[in-house]
Amino acid sequence: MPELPEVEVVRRGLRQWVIGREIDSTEVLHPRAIRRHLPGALELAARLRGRTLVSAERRGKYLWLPLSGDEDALMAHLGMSGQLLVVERDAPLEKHLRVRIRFRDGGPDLRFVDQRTFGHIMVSPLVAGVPEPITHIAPDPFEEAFDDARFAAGLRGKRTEIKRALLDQSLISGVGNIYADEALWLARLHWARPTNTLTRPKITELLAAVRQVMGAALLQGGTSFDSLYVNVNGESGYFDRSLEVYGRQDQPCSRCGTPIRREPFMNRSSYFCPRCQRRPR
DNA sequence: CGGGGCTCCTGGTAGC
DNA sequence: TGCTACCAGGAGCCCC
Repeated sequence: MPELPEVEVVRRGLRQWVIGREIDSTEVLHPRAIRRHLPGALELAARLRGRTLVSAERRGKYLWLPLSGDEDALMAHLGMSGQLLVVERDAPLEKHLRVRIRFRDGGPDLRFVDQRTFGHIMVSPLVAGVPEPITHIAPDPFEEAFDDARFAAGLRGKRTEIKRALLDQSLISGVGNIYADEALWLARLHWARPTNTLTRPKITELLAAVRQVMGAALLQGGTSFDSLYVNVNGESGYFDRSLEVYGRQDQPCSRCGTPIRREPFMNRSSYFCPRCQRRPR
C-alpha cells in the first residue's frame, strides 16, 4: 500500500504489534521479494534469527525496523501491492505470501504479502539512522529534516513538469500518484506546469497542499479502493470518500462543477479539473 | 549529467 | 462464456 499515509498506518501497526519481539525463523517463499538483499534468503534468515525488533521507522514510502544491536534494520518497501500483516501463526497461508517471519514468543507472525511483487524487504546497515539503500531519497514533508527552501530551489532548478517532480523521491518523498493529483488540485496547478516557472509563493502553497492532503488521509486511515490496501490487521482506510479528483473522471469538480478529466501520464493517469487547473501554454 | 520512457509482475474489469 | 485490452497507490535502470 503505497503512499505516505498508507505506509504510516502500517508503521503504527507494526509499532503496536511487533516491537520488542524476538525473531525466530524467516521463510522466503518467493525470491523476488528479497531480490535487493544480495546475500540471499539463507543469509537474511540467519541475520534475523535471535534479533529483537526495537522500533518502527519510516521515510516517505519506506519502512524499517531497527534490530537489536543498533547497526542494521529490516527494511521494507511495499511497491504497488505489498502488505505487512500481523496474523495468528496458525492462520492459513495467504495466496501471495512472500516472506513469513515467526517469533520466539509464539505470538502472531509478521507476513509480507505482495501480489505484484514490486515490493521487497531486506536487511541493511543504518547510516545516521537511515537504511543505506535509501540515503539518496529526500526527507518527507512531515519530517523535521524536510527543508522547504531546499525543495523550492530544487524544483526551480529542474527542467520538468511539476507532477513528475512531486513523484521524484529525491526531491520530496512519500508522494505518489493519488496525493500528487489531490495536492495539485488543491493548489490549482496543472500537472504539466514546468517547475522552473513556479514562484516561491506558489511552491509554498503547493507544499501546504501536499501536507494538508496527506495529513487528512492519515486521519482517515489512508486510501483504499479494495482489499489490497490495508493496515497490519487487514482493515481498510476510507479517505477514498474524500478524494476530489483521483479516479473521478467525468464527475463534477467540487469547486466549479466542471467535469474532472483524465489524461495518460507516465503509463498511468492524471486526474484534474480543466477549469481550476489551467494547462500551461 | 538530467530527463523521459520502459520494464518488472499479477489480477480485476470492461468490452466485444 | 471466453477472449483481449487496458488499468492499477512504484521506482530502478537504460538510453538519448
